[in-house]
Amino acid sequence: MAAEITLPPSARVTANVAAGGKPGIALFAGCPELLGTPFAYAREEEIYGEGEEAEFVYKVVSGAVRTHKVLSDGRRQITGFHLPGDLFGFEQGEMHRHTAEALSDTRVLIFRRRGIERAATRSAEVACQLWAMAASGLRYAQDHMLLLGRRSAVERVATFLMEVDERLGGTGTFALPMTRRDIADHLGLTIETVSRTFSHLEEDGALLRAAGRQVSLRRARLRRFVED
Amino acid sequence: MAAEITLPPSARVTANVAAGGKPGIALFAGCPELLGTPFAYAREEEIYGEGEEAEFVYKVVSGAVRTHKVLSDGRRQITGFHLPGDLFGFEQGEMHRHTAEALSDTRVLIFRRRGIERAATRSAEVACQLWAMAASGLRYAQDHMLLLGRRSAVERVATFLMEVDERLGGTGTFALPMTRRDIADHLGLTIETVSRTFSHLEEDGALLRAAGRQVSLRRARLRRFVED
DNA sequence: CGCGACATTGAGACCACTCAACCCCAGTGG
DNA sequence: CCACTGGGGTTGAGTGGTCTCAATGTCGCG
Repeated sequence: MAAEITLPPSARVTANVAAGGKPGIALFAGCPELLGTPFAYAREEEIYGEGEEAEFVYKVVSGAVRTHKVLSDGRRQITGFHLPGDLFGFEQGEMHRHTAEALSDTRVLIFRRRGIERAATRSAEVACQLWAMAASGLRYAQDHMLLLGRRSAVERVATFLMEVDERLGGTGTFALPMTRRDIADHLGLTIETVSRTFSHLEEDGALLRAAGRQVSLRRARLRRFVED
Repeated sequence: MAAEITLPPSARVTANVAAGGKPGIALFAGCPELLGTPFAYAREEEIYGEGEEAEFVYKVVSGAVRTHKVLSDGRRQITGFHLPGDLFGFEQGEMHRHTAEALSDTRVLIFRRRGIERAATRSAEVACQLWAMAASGLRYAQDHMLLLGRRSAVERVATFLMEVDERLGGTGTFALPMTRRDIADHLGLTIETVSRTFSHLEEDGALLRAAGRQVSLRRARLRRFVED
């Protein structure tokens, strides 16, 4: 579709979903009435912006997404990274409260928020699923508040690495899907501090760095930097 | 009841609620099956602790409550202050993920979590209310992440004062219900920095301090410290 | 009056930030 | 083939905002 290239992303989505392009994947297991439309975004492409109408909800199929808030002078806080299987973009209220962008080429499933909300008012089971999702987001945000408010740079980076490892399969070896700037803006640090902290952790034998954001964690050593 | 003085708080609650002491106030308007039992806590009394079984949910009637997380070395992050009308202590899962304490003598209504959850599985309306509550908590937590990760000390304190003012009625004049330590542990600062920042804001004519944590905000001036 | 909890203020230290240089690599064009 | 460019990452030197430590002030209460 040539139109997809010239239209802004949200218009492309609207057109595509309205055309009924290949829907068929359910939002929740055992909930066949909520079907998603496959869609794709390029690296660094905006998926939706803060303040826009929250028409759709997204589920990551492959790739990765970040959601963030910005202050008027450009300071940025990344509120979350979304990996395959994760849902994002769900708001209560008509507007998105943050911006979402693809970290790399990313495939998603798109759902109409209206449809989900309508289903929730009719089905207690759907509503409970939504509640569970919001609650788990809340848990994450509160843990992150402790990290941002009270942990040192090493603790933040070490905690972050262990979290990403776990979400990526827990093998201890993986490629970070985001840049240093993204990490810094998630952890409330600067790129330079993140970079220095990586070096420090490597000197201490807590990790190994290889080409292209590849890292291998020595988890036993890393854990020593994470008070809890 | 003499027993209330010697038993630990949670045991007192269990005994009292089991005895059916004066239930009768509903959790949500138009939801008569979820009734709450009135209960009271003294200043600085623990309401529940991190890791305890989440048996009850609480609604503040008067007074104020803080919920927090702690690291093993004592660093503390207050995740929220709960004022009259606010609900707190609601978890998904069997355990409380933070500790709750009364800031001052506080009256609450207590609800059984099981009862609410059972109602949610049966009523989409109840489940949607729970979803809405979790979503609003999430919104707050994400705004606070931006504050903790990216704002300066003055911005944090100014933002906090405007928020408390609003929640306390928006008159611009009120008594802070919490100590400097509580404020510091909510804003990711130290008591000294909070105190100095109050002084700085007063010098700049953004507020007036009076006896006993009383403050009057000059909101127009305060706002200048809050980038957004 | 004296005590303890809370709050303020000062002096100096330190962690993370700012500014700047440099490296590496991939892409592009001559 | 090489030169050039730009984005991402690392490293160094110096600054500064917040923290630490310590002294002092204030207020409520026994």
